[in-house]
Amino acid sequence: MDYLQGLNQSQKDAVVQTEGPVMIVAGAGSGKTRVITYRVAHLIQKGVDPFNILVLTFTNKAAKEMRNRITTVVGPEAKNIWMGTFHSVFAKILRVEAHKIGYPNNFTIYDTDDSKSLLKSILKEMSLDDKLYHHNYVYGRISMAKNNLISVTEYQQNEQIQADDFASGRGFIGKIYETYANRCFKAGAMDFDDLLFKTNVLLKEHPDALNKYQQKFKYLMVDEYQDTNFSQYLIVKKLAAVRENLCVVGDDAQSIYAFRGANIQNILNFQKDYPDVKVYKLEQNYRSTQNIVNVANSIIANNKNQLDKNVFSDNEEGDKIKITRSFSDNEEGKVVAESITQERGNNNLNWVDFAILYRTNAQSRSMEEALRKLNVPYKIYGGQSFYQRKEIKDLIAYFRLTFNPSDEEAFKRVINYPARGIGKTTIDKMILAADQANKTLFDIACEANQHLDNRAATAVGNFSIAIQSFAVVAKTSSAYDAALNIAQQSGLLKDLYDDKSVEGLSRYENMQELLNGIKEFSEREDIEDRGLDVFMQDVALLTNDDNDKGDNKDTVSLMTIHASKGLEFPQVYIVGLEENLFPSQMALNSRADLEEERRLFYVAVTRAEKKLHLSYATSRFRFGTLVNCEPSRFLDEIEPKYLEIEFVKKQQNNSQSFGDERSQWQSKTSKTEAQQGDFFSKPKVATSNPIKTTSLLAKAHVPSAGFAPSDTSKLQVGQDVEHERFGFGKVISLEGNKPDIKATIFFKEIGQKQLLLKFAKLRILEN
DNA sequence: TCATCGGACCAAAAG
DNA sequence: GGTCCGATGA
Repeated sequence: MDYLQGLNQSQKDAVVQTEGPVMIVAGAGSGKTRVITYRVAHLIQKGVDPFNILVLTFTNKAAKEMRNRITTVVGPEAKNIWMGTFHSVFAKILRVEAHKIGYPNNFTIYDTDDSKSLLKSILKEMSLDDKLYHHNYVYGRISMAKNNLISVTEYQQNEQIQADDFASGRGFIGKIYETYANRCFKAGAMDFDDLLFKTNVLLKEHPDALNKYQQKFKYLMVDEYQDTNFSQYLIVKKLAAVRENLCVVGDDAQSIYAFRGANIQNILNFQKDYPDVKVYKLEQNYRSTQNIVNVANSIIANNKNQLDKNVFSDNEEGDKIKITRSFSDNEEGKVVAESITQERGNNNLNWVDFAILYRTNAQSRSMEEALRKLNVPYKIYGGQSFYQRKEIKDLIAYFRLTFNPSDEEAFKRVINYPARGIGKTTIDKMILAADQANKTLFDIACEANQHLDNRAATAVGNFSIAIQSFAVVAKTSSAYDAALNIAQQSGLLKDLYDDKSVEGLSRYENMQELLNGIKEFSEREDIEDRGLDVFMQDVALLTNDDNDKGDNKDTVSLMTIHASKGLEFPQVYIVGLEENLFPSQMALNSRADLEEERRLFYVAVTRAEKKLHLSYATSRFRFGTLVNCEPSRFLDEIEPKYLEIEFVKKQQNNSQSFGDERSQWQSKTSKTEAQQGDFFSKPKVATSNPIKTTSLLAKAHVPSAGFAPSDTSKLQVGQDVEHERFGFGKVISLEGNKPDIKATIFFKEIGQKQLLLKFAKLRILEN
């Protein structure tokens, strides 16, 4: 029991309280992972069979890390613990039980792309307006329904839902949901939400199955409980119903997945669900300096709906927080890269001690470019996974079709790739025929000459024969041989090989890498089933770090804040702290959304151990055009005493902002009325207006409040004007004839410019 | 049927 | 700056 030594009292209490419902409210950096690790270890040392322990996490990364840490405490027994993401654990269970709810056990898992592509075809078939019924919107609607366990029938019969859909002019969503669900079922496919939804169906309709898993999982632990949605909540509740040996760990302040259906009430209400729950609060932060913890607290204090807790740090006070301003996203990248280089040298750190966190994946590019220029090694986490690359998905689609010929999305993906003369018309015909005969596309392909004319029928027939032959070969070959056979016979490998472009080469290498991975898999001796079908069936659930060879390179980490949850770094740079980016533009409509953004900021801040750097730019490229940016309101919320230099959310005095190419500290000036506006007031139009200019200097001007272009037909030489972007200036000369009058204006900030009056938006200043 | 090109629309987060 | 979709010509 010596592992209990290093724990504080509440950590220790939480570890040894193994029976009954337990809630651990774990503040950021309070040793949560240690507690879970030791709690599992403790269970095992008490004699609980690892097979009877279920630990659910949200990310593959967290599961992997937890298992490693438990292994170091309890040894190889750890691999028998049921531990993984909700999705992977219940996919595993459904692989055993799916037949009970009418699915084949080798069902396909549709990833988001598959789901959206299916929705697109359905919308097209139903001839619905794809603007009004945008696939993303429809997908979100269906996903939300499933996460709240609303079946197709319930969806169609629920008056509130129907009223909402009709009110938004989208009365057909119930019908789309129905068609979508039928098509998935027919294809033997489950989407991500189905993995949880169908698990609920299984546990509800099959008491034998429920009983089996209740007996099996004698002890349950759920990490990041604040991120569970209703569907996950109910699975957990049911599985734990007999013994109630349920331990949930979470931090309401770090709930950042409401957008995915997470319901923060699940953790807030846990005490109501289990009145005899034992609650442990972990409030001491061991990770960060006092300054960082205090900043985090001052941020989260702006939120209303919270569990009461007091996170504190006994560590050193630490450096104050730096806020850096740059002129553009590229400049921001440069400043951050240079700062990292400098900090590393000054403090004798490694690259791996630094992380750059951002709100959106798109921000990684400017950071990457800057780091590359300075030869700083870096690694991007998240983003597009290896398994989401087109060439990889193509080959896997062939695998999918080989083992599950009903898989509609896989079929459509590869029926004419590589090109074999099967066009859109033919495919549309087949979809129609399949629909009428209630058959799968593959069925139709097998009887092609009944539905298609000669040329198309031959091509389609050959395709179906090829797929069937893949299945025959796969039955008697190793995973690798089967995969290689498919890659070669489908023509995929040759198609990529023939493409000699740089991208083509890399695609070919990726495919080789996948084949190598399959080779390794087929030679593993620790698993019994090493067929290709096993290899590919849960690939949709894998993310980048599953493909990681675990090389512990010394690199700077780049990732979204969401991906950073649970991680820590000595020095953290949070970049892009601008209105409409962070908080995101989409989060400005409701208090709930804004509070989630704030929690996200809280998560970001609490990743830092020693030093925290915040950064924003006054302009950045978005959608290929330059946009002016205002500093984030979150910066305003930090108590000034924790900052190196007080931050004042006031546009800089223009004349002093151009002197230095480098970023500089904000000078202290008083707020104007316009900037002190209502908390929820819309951002000024000018900040979100794309500016189509490449002039780096032109972007700093913020138009006066209420800027409106004047009628310039009577413009005179010598008049003072204001331009939306170029700022204030004086008309030097006018030339040309109406309507092509050209004005030469001398702008204070950027010098002389020629403008065509019919285009220029000028405000004439009254003298 | 296929390849190319240009325009529209777009990028919030992840299993 | 990137992707997807439809139009166009071969």
